[in-house]
Amino acid sequence: MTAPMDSAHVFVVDDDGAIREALSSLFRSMGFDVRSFSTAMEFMAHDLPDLPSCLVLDIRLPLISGLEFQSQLARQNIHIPIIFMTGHGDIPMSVRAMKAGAVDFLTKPFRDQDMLDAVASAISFDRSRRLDEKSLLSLRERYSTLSPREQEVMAHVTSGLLNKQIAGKMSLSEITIKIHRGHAMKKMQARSLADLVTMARSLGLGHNGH
Amino acid sequence: MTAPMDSAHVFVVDDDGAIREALSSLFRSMGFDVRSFSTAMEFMAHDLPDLPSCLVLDIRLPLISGLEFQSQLARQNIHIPIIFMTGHGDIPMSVRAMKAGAVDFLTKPFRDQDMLDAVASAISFDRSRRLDEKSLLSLRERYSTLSPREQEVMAHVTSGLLNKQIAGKMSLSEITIKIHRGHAMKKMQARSLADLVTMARSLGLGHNGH
DNA sequence: TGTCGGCCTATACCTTGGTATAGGGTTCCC
DNA sequence: GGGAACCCTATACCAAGGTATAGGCCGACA
Repeated sequence: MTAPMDSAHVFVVDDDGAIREALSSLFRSMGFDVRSFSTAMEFMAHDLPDLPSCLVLDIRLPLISGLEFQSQLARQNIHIPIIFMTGHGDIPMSVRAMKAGAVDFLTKPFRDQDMLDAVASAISFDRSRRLDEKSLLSLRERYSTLSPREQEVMAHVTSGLLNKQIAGKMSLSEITIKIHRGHAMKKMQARSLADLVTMARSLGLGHNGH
Repeated sequence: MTAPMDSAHVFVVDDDGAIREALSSLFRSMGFDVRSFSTAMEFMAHDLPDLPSCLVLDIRLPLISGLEFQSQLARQNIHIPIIFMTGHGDIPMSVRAMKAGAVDFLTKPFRDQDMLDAVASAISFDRSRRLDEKSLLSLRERYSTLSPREQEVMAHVTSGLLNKQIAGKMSLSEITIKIHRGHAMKKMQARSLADLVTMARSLGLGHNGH
């Protein structure tokens, strides 16, 4: 529909130079920044930008299969969304790829528009994943500045205990809890208890179930 | 690995009687409750039990394709997990099915173990989806008993505003807010503000972003 | 008509939360 | 030894939350 509003990268890995050329010019014409490689190794040697991006990958690669490469990236916690292409793939291959989180799996020859749709969807997915990850990271950053006691108090506070109950549980005086609690609020930059509770949930603290 | 601990249903839809027979006995031998049908219509005429279940579906069915049936179920908000089987499928078919949320897509002939693995995973997925849905439903149930004012106050409270700020926003007195707030807590069965905040987030109320 | 529920307000009283100020202690490190 | 960070406590004071009691207004419904 609309052109990408900010810079986004598309990485192409295919051992066929003609395909690399064709895809590069297709993507560039849509305003994407493109880098292409003939092997997975070359791609890995390249630094990934801190921008929405995706990987367009031939399933049959030199030395390593696309599927193996996909799980290798997963093991290294590299979350770039992947679009597979294949000339001679089969159904189990495509199913395995999709189960492992691939965005799409296109058979050659494919229509340019199908590829562009897949890339647009992958980029948009990556954009929101990056936003989520960034905010979670900053949350963890702040949380890590809490002293052990402050973390402990924060967990109890956000699970709904009163200061005096926390004091009982930790065998401390209530005033001490108030101090830790205040510090936790400041360090987490929470402007209300509701805020702190939401942060705790995002961090995976506390309980579940109503 | 382990047998299903509580009763779970597997629905088989295939126009080939021999396959229905074979799958039925396979699933029954694993302790599942099985119902089989030769058409999608027959399956739809059957009441779905309030139990973990899944649907094993041939992609080629009389009158309607498995893929169409899948999207028909989605449109009707029927969320039973689907495992597709096919004798003559192709990759685009499998990709479309997986994108639409299918659990697996097996090509005939398949190994019994592959089918059993898929069913086990589908049942386990459905079990946890049902738990989530049940608790969300009970939450919505309670929320719907709140008067409009109470809902409004709950939204403001769980977004972190003070009673006096809410009073200002709603042009009411602070004591009125306290009353509504207390009612909201009681009706939602929240035992703490932290609880109420968590409920509000599950209900999709309030803001986002730290 | 009466009654019920939702809605709004007020007074009064108590609990809880939050912070400033001022101590005390420890350990670790320069 | 001095400083820094963490930890614990206390007094005092004020702000905010919570509830009981009591009352008035309105619209729906039997």
